[in-house]
Amino acid sequence: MREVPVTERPGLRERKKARTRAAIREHALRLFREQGYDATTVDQIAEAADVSPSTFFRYFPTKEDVVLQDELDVLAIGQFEHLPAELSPVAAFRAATRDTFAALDPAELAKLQETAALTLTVPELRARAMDELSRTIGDIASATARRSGRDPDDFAARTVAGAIVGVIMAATMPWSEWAEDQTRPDMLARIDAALALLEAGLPL
Amino acid sequence: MREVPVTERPGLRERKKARTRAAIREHALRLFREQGYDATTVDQIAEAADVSPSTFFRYFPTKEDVVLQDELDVLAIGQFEHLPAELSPVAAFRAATRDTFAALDPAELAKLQETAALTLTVPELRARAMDELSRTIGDIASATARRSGRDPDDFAARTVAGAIVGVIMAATMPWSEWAEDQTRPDMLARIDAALALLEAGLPL
DNA sequence: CATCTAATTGACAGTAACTATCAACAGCGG
DNA sequence: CCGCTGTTGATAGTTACTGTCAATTAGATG
Repeated sequence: MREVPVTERPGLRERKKARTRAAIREHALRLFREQGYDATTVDQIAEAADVSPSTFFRYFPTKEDVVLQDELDVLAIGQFEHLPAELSPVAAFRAATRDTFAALDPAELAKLQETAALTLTVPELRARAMDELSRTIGDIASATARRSGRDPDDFAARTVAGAIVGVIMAATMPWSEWAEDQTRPDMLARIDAALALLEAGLPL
Repeated sequence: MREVPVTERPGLRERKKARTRAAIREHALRLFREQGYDATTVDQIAEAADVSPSTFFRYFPTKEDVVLQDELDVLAIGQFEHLPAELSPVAAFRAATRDTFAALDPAELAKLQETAALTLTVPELRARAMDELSRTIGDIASATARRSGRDPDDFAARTVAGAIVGVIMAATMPWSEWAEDQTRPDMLARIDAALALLEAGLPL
């Protein structure tokens, strides 16, 4: 039987795994930056990180997953749930988003911007990311339902969640003229503006 | 110099191409139904349709594209644009959706349901379909802007479009209990209900 | 009808993302 | 020090997709 003291620091094995994982990810992102996503092969990443190609796939199920490990929505939803129930869902989510962004340190923000740019640019990544939105809708819906004491599968709650995700999509995704500078830090500003419009009942 | 009479019926070449395309698509859908999407290889489809694998890729850029050629949104947006500008965007889109579904003949509806079920079930397809939603948001946004005499890139119009697509996503995508019967014909009913909620200002 | 041209096709060879398997190895507990 | 278990790398496959090239064929022209 293995005793697990609460404060025990992870053993050598765990630390090594974490380092390997970080190394793969960093080399991958560097190569993507230098050569582009498509032009970079998994073998190249593996060699750069000094592991075998098989090991790469042990750490990341697909090449896409090296880029896509965003936990931002999880954080935001966590905030969201703890805001007073008096706030409307949209208002609360807006505040939660702001708080979550504010809590990021510059290093995380920079890495986030890099992966976000990749995600919006490379079709495969964009598709995968969009797909995860359906999971996000479910999470926001549950949280909304919980906040207002409803059934977790409540249709109205799901609809609100869908609208929130939808307006964020619309505000975030590149369109016509500004296809270049999606990485601008005012991404948060656009999200906030979109949520404000939704909160105001989508005036036209 | 080649003269192209307006009313010329497509030559033998064009007809043959159309038939080949249809054959590939039908055999593919049949095989997907019988064996599942992943278990069916492009080679199998090509053999069933009696063409070479290379020809398959000449007609469909990827295996995914055999399933994903939905023009429903285009039709709905067409309807949408011609509805009186007095209707709010959401109300108009709701009506346009109903009209579009009503105009479908049973055969089209059946094929639509089959591809929809596949799309919601197979991760790759779902991801690709979701990605196309960003295009759809843009289209709805332009149409909305045109209806209300605004700039095609108007932010408020984009936000409305995002909300519409978002609530349709929320209403359409499978969640918890009913992961099985997404194909039920009441998909339209759920979409309509979601748009109704959005129209009413997302009451909770 | 004969012929020329351009589109369509199939065969072939190649790349890259995965998957499965298995033997070697390294940390960890006794 | 020893055995157990988790981690690794090598190897060999499968499959989606790409490029090229020669053979065929529809369709226009004389």
